[in-house]
Amino acid sequence: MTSDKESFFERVYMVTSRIPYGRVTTYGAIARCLGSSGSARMVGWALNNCHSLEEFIPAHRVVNRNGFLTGKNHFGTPTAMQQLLENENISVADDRVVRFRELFWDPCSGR
DNA sequence: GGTGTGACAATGG
DNA sequence: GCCATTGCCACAC
Repeated sequence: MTSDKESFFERVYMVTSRIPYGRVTTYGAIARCLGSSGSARMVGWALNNCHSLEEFIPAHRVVNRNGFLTGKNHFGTPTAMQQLLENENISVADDRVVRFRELFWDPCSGR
């Protein structure tokens, strides 16, 4: 359909930026929503390029399927990601999102 | 055009 | 039940 020129990266940025406040999602969920359930790694890689984007991407709302802040290291400071999450009423303990299961937001359902 | 990578996920032992 | 390994797919060099 329209706008199929966008690369997977663009879609990842789009979905990630659509994550509602106070919610989190997983790389696999986004990848699966994009149709590439096996490319969960691509989602993280796309966010890696998010540093080159002019627009801010709430990548701190994206964690691995365990709810761990795996990519906190890529935020510049290992505490930036946790601080951002706590700033959104999301409790983070031991680099893990508390009640991650409840805060989980499906990019496909949240459309 | 081929190789390597990469912020994961799933399966096996 | 936990640790280790493979698979995966799209992008960058």
